[in-house]
Amino acid sequence: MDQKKICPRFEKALKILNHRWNTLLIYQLLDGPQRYSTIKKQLNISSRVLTERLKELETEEILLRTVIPTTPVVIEYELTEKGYALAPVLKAIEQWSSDWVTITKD
Amino acid sequence: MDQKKICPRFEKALKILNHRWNTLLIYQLLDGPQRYSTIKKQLNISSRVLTERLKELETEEILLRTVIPTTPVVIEYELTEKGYALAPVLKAIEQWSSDWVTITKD
DNA sequence: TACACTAGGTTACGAATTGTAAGTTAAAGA
DNA sequence: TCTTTAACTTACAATTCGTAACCTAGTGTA
Repeated sequence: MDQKKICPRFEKALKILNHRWNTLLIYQLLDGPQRYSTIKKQLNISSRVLTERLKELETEEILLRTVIPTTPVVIEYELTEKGYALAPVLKAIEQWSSDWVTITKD
Repeated sequence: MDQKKICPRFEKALKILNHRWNTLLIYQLLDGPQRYSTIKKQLNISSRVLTERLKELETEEILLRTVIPTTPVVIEYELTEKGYALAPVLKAIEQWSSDWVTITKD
């Protein structure tokens, strides 16, 4: 009848983090600022989706986009303080995966 | 050229956790065993997807499905030890969301 | 005997999201 | 003028998701 409601901020966090690629993208950027093309190669993600996700995370102020006016132009993406604050979440997932996840070949 | 490869176990963890609904589902079950219909109401998820995700998490041994032979039959889902081990991940997300997430109305 | 009720699903199908591959843009070097 | 490069866009096909209707036992009711 009366459903215990989930905190909207927690829900929003999950919405961001569970959006395909986002967590991996943040994980990748924990190593420091990186260029569009570097991220693309590392994650093996399509440019269409990568651009979309980078914009989403920029809007959420999890990362910052910097234009470096070389030629051709280079764009660097880096985590904001809010973004780096996600490190403990990623650490917890890493811990869990090393404790419990097994890889099965099929 | 040579991309620093991401640990396959970590990748698998992300694959499971980032699959839409899964994290919320696990969060919900941290409160203890729950029936199919209860989960459905709480999360406001469609039965098609709920069934699919419960099967996935059961396959991953994150949760356990128990048939209670009443009439009509009742099914209870509960986290396994592997499932409960995800609590720190959820706690970390909760912490981050309370520290950093703001809700914007649009 | 027939009918309805209930929990936990399945099924069909349209809508939304994702991946793929090709094209765009602007500056500079050949 | 033509080519190259980084960082995107665009068009479109393949997946995945949400919605609503339907299915299946095992009762209880008429």
